[in-house]
Amino acid sequence: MGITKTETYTDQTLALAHIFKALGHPARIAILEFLAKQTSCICGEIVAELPLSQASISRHLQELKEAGLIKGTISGTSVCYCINETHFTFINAFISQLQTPINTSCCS
Amino acid sequence: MGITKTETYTDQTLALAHIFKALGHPARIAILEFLAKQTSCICGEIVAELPLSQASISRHLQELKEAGLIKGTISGTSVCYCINETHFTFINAFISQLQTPINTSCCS
DNA sequence: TTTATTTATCGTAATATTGCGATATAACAA
DNA sequence: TTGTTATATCGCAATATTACGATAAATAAA
Repeated sequence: MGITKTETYTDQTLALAHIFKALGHPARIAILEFLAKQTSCICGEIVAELPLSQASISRHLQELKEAGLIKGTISGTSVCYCINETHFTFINAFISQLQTPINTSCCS
Repeated sequence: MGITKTETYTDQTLALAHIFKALGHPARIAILEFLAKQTSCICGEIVAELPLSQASISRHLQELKEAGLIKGTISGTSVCYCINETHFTFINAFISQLQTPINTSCCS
């Protein structure tokens, strides 16, 4: 007891949740998997690959972009989307923190 | 072109999205951060720490548990929740895959 | 037994997400 | 200019999530 109720979440907590939320949809995971394969980065190719309409893919791309997970470069009439690695060290640090239990007295 | 539209998402894609979705809420990140600190693993302490009702925390705990991110052990009238590291190697493998671009011809 | 404590579940209202057709925008081609 | 291609956005319907009070269930204490 005696634990003070946190007024609200910390900026780091909110930032992590925001990134993970963007990763929390199969279409968006599939887009990142496709981009990681480096076969193509063109928006239209992603639309051709995934079982969703062009409008829906565009929305998912905007969400990934807004979360900072991809970046888009206009190339003529096309747009090239590529993975933005900026946030991954942040995610890795969080996961490492969860993976290093100090105390193993419970849930043996 | 010529890329065949994937009938549906792969099991791995769905599994990753499921895990990330469970991580995509600040309350659930805060729960994991609290558990990582190892100060306590008791459900009631988590309720005292976070700015949500007991019912809401319980729902978030069930969601984390269902995604395999935590495990609960009944201890008298209390329940001890601890981080389950099982899935983290899976997540790390995915992130590593995204962090190793083969081709850097676009989005310079 | 009764009572208190702890956690889970139900029911419901408010909000957010998702998907898609239609349309807008922007760049290139003719 | 007009037409074509590629992508983004709007508007809406369907669905999912979130939060919370009330209540149930389960254990411990008296």
